[in-house]
Amino acid sequence: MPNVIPAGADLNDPLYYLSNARTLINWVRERHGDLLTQTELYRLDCFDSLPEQAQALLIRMVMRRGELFRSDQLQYAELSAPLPLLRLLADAGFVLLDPALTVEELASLLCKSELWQVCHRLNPDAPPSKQSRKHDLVTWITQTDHGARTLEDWLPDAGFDAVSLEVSPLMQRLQLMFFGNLHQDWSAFVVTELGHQLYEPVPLDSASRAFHQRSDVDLYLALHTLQQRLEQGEPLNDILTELPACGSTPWLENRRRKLMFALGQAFERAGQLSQARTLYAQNPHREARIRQLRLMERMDLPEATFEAASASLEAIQQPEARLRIHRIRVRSARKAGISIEPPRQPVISTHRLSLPLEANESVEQAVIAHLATQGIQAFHVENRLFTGLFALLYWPAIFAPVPGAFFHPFQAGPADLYRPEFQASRQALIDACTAQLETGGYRATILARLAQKQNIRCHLIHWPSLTEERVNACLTLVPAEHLKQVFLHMMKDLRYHRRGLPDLICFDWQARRYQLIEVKGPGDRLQDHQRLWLECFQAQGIPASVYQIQHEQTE
DNA sequence: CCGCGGTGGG
DNA sequence: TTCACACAGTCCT
DNA sequence: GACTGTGTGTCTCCCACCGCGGGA
Ligand SMILES: [Mn+2]
Ligand SMILES: [Mn+2]
Repeated sequence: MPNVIPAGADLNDPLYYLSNARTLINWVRERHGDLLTQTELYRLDCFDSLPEQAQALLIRMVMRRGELFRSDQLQYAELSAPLPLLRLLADAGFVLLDPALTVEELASLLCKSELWQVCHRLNPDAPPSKQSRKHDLVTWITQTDHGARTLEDWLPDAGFDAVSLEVSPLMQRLQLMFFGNLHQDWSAFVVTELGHQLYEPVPLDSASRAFHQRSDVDLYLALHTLQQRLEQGEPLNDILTELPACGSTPWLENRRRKLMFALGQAFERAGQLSQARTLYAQNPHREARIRQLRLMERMDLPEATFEAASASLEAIQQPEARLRIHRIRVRSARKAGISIEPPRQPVISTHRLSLPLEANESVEQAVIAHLATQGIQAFHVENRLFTGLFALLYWPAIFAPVPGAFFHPFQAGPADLYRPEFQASRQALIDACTAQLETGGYRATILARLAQKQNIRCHLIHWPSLTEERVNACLTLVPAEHLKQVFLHMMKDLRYHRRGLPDLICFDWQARRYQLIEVKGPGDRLQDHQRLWLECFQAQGIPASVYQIQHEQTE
């Protein structure tokens, strides 16, 4: 399997960013060429045939925030004057010179004093105060004259030109096809080249790619725009009518369901409960099932809610969701006068403790200080220690070149890390790592990887929390059998079981024992996933308990 | 005048 | 800028 | 007791710079 990881451009090259952009574009053309239209391929060819300096300026704009720029802020030491380059780009249709601007767009381009000049031109006799806030100037202009005009119209003597980028959709599509997401961007190249981010090298063959059908890319992009429109507060019914149909792969369909769920919640907040219910009803996503039951509980007869909750319990395996549905079932049964078997709820071992709580110090720190007086070493680690140890032990499985899991050089984990098939796709590797907990090899493995893999990005590792001291302490005082039980439980559902681990891990070096403590201050209570972990610990004989802290009565 | 949040850049 | 956690306010029994 | 919404840190690099807005 040829390793075709592209080298980031040499940063001594003044056009290093253009070189990186070409790497990305060519990568997508080679692997995803069949997912691009003839028009898109033609535009990329046009880009190639532009003079190098014009290409570079375009990439500078693509990498910057927004789609509107002023020519005086496009001056780069490594490039010639922007205007002639911009004209080349405009001739090729990549940018638009002097575009029509809304008032908001105008304001994003101008600084406050320039914006005041615009006001002054509109009404020289009664301009607003120069002390007005920028946003007030915007509203002032809107009230006086709202209409999109070009910068030439708004402020002819501005002293610079406005330019808009006309290739964002294509560039966003390329970015998505390369990274498989839209939160990583071009800066990944330079940040990696600088050594600020490290990534595990995973062999990629030329068939590795994030998408396999153009319609999948389209769906991802459509969902993303709808998501943004939802966040911006657009009318919910507009978004509802544009919801795309079912996705072709489970992970895309899951993204669609998450958006449907978010839209349903927005309807709920807006008081449009029937719209919300319709959305939830079509949505098999766990969260949606629960919200639907909650709405039924509020709106329907308790008998109906009881039946629906009972049916959901048959279908849903995820323990946290089951816990919430179970409570709904119990409540509606009581309301409907249905008698059901009382739930078995294990009692969680709880200790009450009075401590002097300082205002500027967390309650967890107070407990750590208290334990220190008893010669016990405690760390506030929450999820970060066990998930980190898990990742160190199972590293070869996590970063195994499973087909489809890795498709670009900047991944902090496989694409399917939180998907149900993760375990099955790597079973042999996982078993080999687990076996080390039985043969005893795990200690050396984990310590070696802690050193070897230091600072390599991994979704399950928070490096600052994973100090050698803590790892050593864990490997010394936590029995292998306990680690195994914890890891097997995490493996069942990495997405949900990486949350809810107790606040503190405590090491008693005299007694050579350890324990886990979930700290609860006054007015804080166990969350469902925290309770589930504590139940798991108790069932496995792992020492874990809740410390309920009260303010110490002074005198 | 200065703190800040946002942005650009390697 | 998401995500996990804590915390505060509300309703209900 | 349970549900809900909100606040907080944040550890997706890290430094320099700029404009805004407010109060030293
Ligand atoms: Mn905590
Ligand atoms: Mn806690």
